[in-house]
Amino acid sequence: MADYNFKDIETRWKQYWVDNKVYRVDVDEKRPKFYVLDMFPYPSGAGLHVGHPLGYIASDIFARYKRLKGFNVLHPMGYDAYGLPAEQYAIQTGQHPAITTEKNINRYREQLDKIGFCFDWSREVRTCDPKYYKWTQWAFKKMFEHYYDNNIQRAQPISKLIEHFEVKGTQELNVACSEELSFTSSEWKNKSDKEKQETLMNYRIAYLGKTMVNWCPKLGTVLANDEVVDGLSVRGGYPVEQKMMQQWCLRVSAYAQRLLDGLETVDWTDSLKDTQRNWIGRSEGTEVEFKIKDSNEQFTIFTTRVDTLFGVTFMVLAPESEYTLKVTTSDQRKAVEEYLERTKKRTERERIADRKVTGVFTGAYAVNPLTGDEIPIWVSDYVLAGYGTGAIMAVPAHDSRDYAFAKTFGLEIRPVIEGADVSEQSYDAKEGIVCNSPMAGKSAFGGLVLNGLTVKESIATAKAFVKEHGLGRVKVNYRLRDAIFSRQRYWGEPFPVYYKDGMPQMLDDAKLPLLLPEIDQYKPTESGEPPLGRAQNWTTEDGFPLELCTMPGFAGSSAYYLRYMDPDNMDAIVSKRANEYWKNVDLYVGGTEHATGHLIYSRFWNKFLKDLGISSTEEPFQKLINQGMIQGRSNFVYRIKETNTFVSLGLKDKYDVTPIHVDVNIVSNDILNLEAFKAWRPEFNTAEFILEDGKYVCGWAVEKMSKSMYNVVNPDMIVDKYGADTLRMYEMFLGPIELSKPWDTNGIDGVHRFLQKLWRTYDAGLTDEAATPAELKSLHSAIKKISADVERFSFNTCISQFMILLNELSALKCQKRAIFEPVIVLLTPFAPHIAEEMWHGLGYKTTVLDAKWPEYNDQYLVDTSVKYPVSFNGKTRFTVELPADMTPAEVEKVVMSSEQTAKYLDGKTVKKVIVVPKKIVNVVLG
RNA sequence: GCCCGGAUGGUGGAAUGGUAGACACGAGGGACUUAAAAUCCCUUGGCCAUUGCGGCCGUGCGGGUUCAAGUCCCGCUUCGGGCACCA
Repeated sequence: MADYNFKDIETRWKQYWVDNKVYRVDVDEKRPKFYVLDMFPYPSGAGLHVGHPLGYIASDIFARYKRLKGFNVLHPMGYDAYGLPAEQYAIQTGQHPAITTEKNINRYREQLDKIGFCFDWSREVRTCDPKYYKWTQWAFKKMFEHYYDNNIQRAQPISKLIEHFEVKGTQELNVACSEELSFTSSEWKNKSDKEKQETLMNYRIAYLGKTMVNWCPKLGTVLANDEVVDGLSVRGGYPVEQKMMQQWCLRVSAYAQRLLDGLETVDWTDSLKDTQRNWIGRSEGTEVEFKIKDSNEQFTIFTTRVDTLFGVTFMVLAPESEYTLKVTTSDQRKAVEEYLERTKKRTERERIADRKVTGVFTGAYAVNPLTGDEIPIWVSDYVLAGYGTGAIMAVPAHDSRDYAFAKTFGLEIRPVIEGADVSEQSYDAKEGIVCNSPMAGKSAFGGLVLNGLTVKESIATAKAFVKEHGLGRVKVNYRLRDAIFSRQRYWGEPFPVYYKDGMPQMLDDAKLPLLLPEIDQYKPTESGEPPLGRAQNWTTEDGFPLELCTMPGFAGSSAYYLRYMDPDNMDAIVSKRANEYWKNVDLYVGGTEHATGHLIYSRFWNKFLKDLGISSTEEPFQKLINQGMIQGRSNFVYRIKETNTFVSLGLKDKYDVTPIHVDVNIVSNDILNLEAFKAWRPEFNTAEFILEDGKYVCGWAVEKMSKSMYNVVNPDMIVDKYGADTLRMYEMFLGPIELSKPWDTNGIDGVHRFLQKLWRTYDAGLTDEAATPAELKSLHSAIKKISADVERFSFNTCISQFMILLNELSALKCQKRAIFEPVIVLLTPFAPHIAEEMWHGLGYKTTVLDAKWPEYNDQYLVDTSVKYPVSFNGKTRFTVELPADMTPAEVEKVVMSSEQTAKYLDGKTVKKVIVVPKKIVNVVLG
């Protein structure tokens, strides 16, 4: 009899898996495919902590389960290897980021290998590998060479657009663009080459645009919206300001509707879909033209509340609006110009911090197209240039922002919904009955009357009216903005772009990949150019300068799931055969933090590749599971002030103490290891303790897992102490996969004991005796429960079920192979090493993954009797065991005549008796 | 401010509207042992009763629906996440 020697078992089978290429997969049309993917990690210098593998373990369990169910499972892993930390480190130390990245990757790999994942490492990708980023560059180039046709809702080659211009100019054009242009075919033909290039830039999916960007001076780079939080960079926490810059952009906005529609077809959580819907921000409304009084000018506003047209009491233009200076009267010019100057200086951050209502009257008046009323036009920075038309009609009675503005500047507030009290605040709800539309005694243009309608009806009526009378048009706006795609950094994909006469040109496909050049330092140049400005001969062979920016982090992660299908293909991002077989990811596991970044960009990227016929599915990630975060659980010791004496938790209130973080690795079940503590740091060498019951009890708190809190738990240490199988099962046992929870090693013993107990049972020798009905019932109810729970990703209850099963079997003193052999297969996804060991111990010569997932048989689960809980008015009082096939009437009869029932009747009248077969009996008393 | 998600013993958590607290940790008691570890057995939501039977309360709070509510509905409290001048 041997102990459960997990070290020996685990090393042996890990080697076997490698030697026999057990996790190697290939296209096999004869078998159904299943694609399980983890969000690949950025290999940071800190290595993995115990929280990182949570999602990987879950996906690994599912991948193995699917394989046992007969699927050909693709389960790859790789590295999101470009990124800021390596570059920051390079700036500080001069160490090439490729070297640190490689080092970190090796460390990650070592740690991942210890946990026993079934990754097919032959498919590994690294975003910084030229073999990989060739296809990132290639996709970008394709985006440059395409535009988006709104009529057919897909990308088209730019040559088609040129054809259209040649024949019709911009007539009948319905395509995604930066701004609406208007020219005839002859005007097009008369344009110079450069003018044509500039015009086309307005339509390309990857385009060079002058945009307001989040500029981070400290990082010397531009950041995407999701890389900025509270005006600070997510990486590093440096201030970010607004700056106008020429940048590469991706026309993600063209795909807004498809990104929205696609959410209906994927199996994601509602909250994640909501987050994406909010981010895309579809808003259906109306554009209305307003004429300017005493002028031929007019401008367009966007509103979702056309029903409130009668309540408009002023107009507001964004400071950046081209109309602002156009309409300003000479009297007001100075004030307006001063205001524009002031707002320009205010950074986004200041505007967030200081939300004062500001604005200036332009002196001009607009004419309400319905009432003919003259309404003052103001300028204010609460109107955004980048959304809608950069101009609004203000309805202070029914919009809180307009309300605040009207109150500040003493403008009229005119309610147009019955009963709305606007003395204290606006009434924003889209509910109620419309009034004052038009005002009593007045009439509106075209005889329009909205009075008496509900808001909903009124919106529809007004919309139709505006459209019919040519006052405007129905319009859908999206909050989603184009992605800024340039970074003024070194450690990223170079753009396959060179400049000729100042206009960008794409390199030939044959020149891809364009390799990242070596440079002497990783900082911007003295003249403020990006680091690539330092590269020698950074030009084409003909001497044209290459682009100095590199691509952002999300570039490489946007299509990696496609590349895993065919990672070594030098002729295509993925072959047709591989893509048509693997199609898309069936199960994607990762954190919620990517909800609006990666998960939007890669859906966009995939849709674009679908339009090109490269990707075969509209959505890349069919089902998505968000694993929760593992937080740290910190421990504290309490030092009595101005001493070196530490007092145990229960006694600390008697003293004046300072709590000090103590390394959780020298604490076990909140009991401090005193010797380890003394050795931990020199100043504690002479520490003295006030104990309770001979022990030092530490306090604890849930915090972020970080070095400074001394609460980082490394998976290697757990594997070393308990084995990978225990780590895997314990991480799952902690609770539902999607929940965030603190890492707490208290409890890991329970899981380890389970494996030990199982091992001892197996090791005592299994017999070939036939199983009893009781044993079969235990086994088959476990098969049923575990199969169902794996399917719904409820892994914690699977582990419980294993424990219940083993408890039952040991109570039955079961040592039978007929029972334990299927148990080993069930356990394989969770604890693959021990399962493999026992499987081979039973005489099998190939991996346990070649086994078949057991099916449960209902016939073993049939109960001959049922324990009925008997309740009175809903309160359970006792149970009674009755034959399962007893009819409800018979059950009622038995229960009502029972001695125990009599006790609870106590003279009361029985109103009703409810019998739910095989469930419960409830007696309703009067 | 708006939109999501949660709140169950000392702890992690379980529970298709049908015996709340499965499973595990921790704790207490016992067996084995010279002793310890390991292992095994019992108890373990609270309060009252404890001589036995038992009784009352209990899933953040207040209402409701129902024979029956942790679960469904309405209104709060609170914690977490997302968005935040998006017209």
